[in-house]
Amino acid sequence: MPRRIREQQIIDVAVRVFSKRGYHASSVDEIADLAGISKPMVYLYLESKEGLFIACLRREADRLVRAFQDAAREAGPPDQRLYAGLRAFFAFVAEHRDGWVVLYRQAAELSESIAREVALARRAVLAQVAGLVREGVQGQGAQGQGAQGEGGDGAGQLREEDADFVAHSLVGAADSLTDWMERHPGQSPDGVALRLMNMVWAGMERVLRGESWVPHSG
Amino acid sequence: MPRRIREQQIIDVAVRVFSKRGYHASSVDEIADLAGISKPMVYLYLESKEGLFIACLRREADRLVRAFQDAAREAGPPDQRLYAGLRAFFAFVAEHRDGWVVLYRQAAELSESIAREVALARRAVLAQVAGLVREGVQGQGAQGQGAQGEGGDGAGQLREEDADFVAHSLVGAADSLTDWMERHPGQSPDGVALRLMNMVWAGMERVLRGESWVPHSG
Amino acid sequence: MPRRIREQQIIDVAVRVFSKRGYHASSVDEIADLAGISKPMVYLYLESKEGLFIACLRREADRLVRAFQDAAREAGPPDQRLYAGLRAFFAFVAEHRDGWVVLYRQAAELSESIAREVALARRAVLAQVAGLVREGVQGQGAQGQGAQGEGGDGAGQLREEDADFVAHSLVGAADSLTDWMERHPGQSPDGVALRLMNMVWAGMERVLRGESWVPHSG
Amino acid sequence: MPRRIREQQIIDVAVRVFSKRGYHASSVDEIADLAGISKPMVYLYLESKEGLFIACLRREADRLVRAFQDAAREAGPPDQRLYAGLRAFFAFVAEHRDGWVVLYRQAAELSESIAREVALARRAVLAQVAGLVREGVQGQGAQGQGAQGEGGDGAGQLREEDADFVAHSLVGAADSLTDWMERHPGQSPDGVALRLMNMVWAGMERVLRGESWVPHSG
DNA sequence: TATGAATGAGCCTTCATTCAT
DNA sequence: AATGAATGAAGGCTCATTCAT
Repeated sequence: MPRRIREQQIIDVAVRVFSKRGYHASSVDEIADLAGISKPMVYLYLESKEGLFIACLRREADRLVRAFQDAAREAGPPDQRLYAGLRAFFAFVAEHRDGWVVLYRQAAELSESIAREVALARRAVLAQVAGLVREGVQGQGAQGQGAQGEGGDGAGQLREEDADFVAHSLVGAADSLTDWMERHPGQSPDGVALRLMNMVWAGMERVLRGESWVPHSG
Repeated sequence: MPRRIREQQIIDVAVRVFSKRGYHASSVDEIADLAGISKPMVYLYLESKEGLFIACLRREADRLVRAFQDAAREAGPPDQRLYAGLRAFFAFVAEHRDGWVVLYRQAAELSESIAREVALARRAVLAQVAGLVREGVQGQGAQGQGAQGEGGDGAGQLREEDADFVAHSLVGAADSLTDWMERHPGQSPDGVALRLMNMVWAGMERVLRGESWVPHSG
Repeated sequence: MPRRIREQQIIDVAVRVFSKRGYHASSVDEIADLAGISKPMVYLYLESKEGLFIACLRREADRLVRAFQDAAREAGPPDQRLYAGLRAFFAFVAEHRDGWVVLYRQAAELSESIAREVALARRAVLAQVAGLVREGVQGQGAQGQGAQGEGGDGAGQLREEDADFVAHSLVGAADSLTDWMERHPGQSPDGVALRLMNMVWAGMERVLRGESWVPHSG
Repeated sequence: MPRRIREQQIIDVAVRVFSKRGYHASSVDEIADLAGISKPMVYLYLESKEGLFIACLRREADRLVRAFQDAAREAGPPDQRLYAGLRAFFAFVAEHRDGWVVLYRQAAELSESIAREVALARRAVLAQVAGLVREGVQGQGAQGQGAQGEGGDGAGQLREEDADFVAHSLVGAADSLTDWMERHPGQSPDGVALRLMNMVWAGMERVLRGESWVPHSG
């Protein structure tokens, strides 16, 4: 059997196992067994357990980023594109739950060297979201203040920071909504995306228009 | 040294270690060493590694819930109270980063029996947030439908579901913003809470007024 | 080295160690060392310390039962066959002292699950002896009552009980005579068997003839 | 509470626990708990786990020997006295099962130093039985050959050896019949003694009369 | 007389990894 | 391309034993 195919088979299994058990609780033995090959093959192709995990990480991040990019290629106004991105995101998570878990629910238990890779993969995903957000914000009335409280100085650097803030919020919310979806099986990924869009977008519009909410005098 | 004090010392250390390494990668040996005692003491007081982790879990969840409740006791209109809750939340995470990580970044690697405890602890936290949200929504113009797309039928059951949706979003976003905060050390917890409030609250207001965002040509 | 051979090597050593130290005082470490392999091999082949012990148990019980059956295949009158069986028994114990100890000197210290296996193995041995005894008794004048004192009612059920009684006595005596043999190295297994036969058989003959011994003024 | 009483209380509990779990599987913790005292007390009074076990051993051997001696004090012909001894023995085992187990079912798992003590205690018991047997044999027609096969030389030394042989057989049989009794709860200790007497005594009589059983010409 | 607190040592078990074939 | 055999290292847990009070 040719190398590339075997490699993908192994990664397929590994993503499933890592997602189900977590990195440390997963054993190379089990992965090899489920892949129907012997352990030395795993080491021949993927070098080590860490190498195997990183391969999983990269493949799943790539898939997610590509899904995003495909969705973002759609023409249309910025809000529609952000919505399309969110829809793609939730669809991906719904269909590739294991991949998502590998990417976003393994924070605490990883060695420094892997943690770096995770950070990289996540940044790739976050960059996509932030890109859409920035685009949307620029597409709208661009006279908004962006940030409040401390930290508000240069406008350019501000925009960057804001987009990152929103991207973090959205991805974090999306991750958490993953659990919500599991408890509400009737909800489609599109429905969840729509709900989230409603909750967030309008607020952003208002903020950009300068009508920000302030404490103590709502 | 009296038992209760030792117990707290052990839990203090354990939260730190579990947070840094994750459950499986943490060793009781290391925890005992850092606590300055021998391993058997850990087992004498906390029963097992699982027992130790659960003790950490419970204490940190209790602390967070209490912080929330204290903040929510503040008088004021609902939006101010939600803001106060978020502020308390970010303050807690900023001060007890380890506790938060123990509570919310250990999904995949835990045994069934611990996973149950984690779910319980998280639900306690989510319930606090959902409570504030529900209150806020009721305080506002209460004639809105709340949910869009599929799933919108009975209003009472709907409100429940919506509050849960928002609570999940907020907690997920907050968790993720934790990372954002680490990369922007200048930002105070209050500033983050304010930003999040702005992003979300206005949107909710509009939705409740019935002006929901719809895709393309809804 | 092929698996089956290693397995037998391990069991060989384990029987020796378990016999010398007893189950709990034996360490898998020592067994692995003496077998000239590493500990993980023991676990790979025998699953656990319990599994290892049970394997020892089964092999030694099989050997003993087979020795018995081979001896009993000899033609001849029942008393000669019982004698042959006893001879085989003492020969086995003399040659496989360790095996016998593993089978019959581990009562108190075993976990419930192992105790079950021990009971099974012992019952297999006892059944052999009881079979020979029953046969011998039937071969003789079969009109005797068998049992005295309370408990003597149905003849069929009685015979069963009696054979069991004698089998227990013989196996117990034989076990104990094992120690006697160690203190009298000049004695051959055949000699011990002959002595035991003399002590017991004649008595059984008389009892079956109805001339039972009675206390004081029976 | 005075020392002697406490000591006996501890030994009471220890005999029970050692009998149930075996030496190694018993923990000083459990014994102290069941005795209602703290662990250091056990060490203060009994020195060590080994010391505790040896104390158990000695007390139970003493009790058994005393029971035997009391029974043997009865007047009467030698066979009656042997019967009385056996009765006493089975009565003891039936009433002090734990003590018996501690004495006779702990062979394999003990350290050399304890094994010596066990051998001593057992020899005391065996000596009692052998004494009764020797006495009985001398009381009867004293012209018998005693031993067959190899090993038959000087008569005095022979008698000694024979009595020891019979004593071993009887104690071994008795130990094993302990199990038989557990499976036949209707049987009284006296009944078991009677059965055993019948099986053995008549044979001994015949042997002493010179009518020994020989192989191949029954 | 009595104990709460504490530990060094050891055992069962598992796992990532490699070598010879 | 593929694997059966093998292991060093480490982790969870328990236990007999002691000290300070």
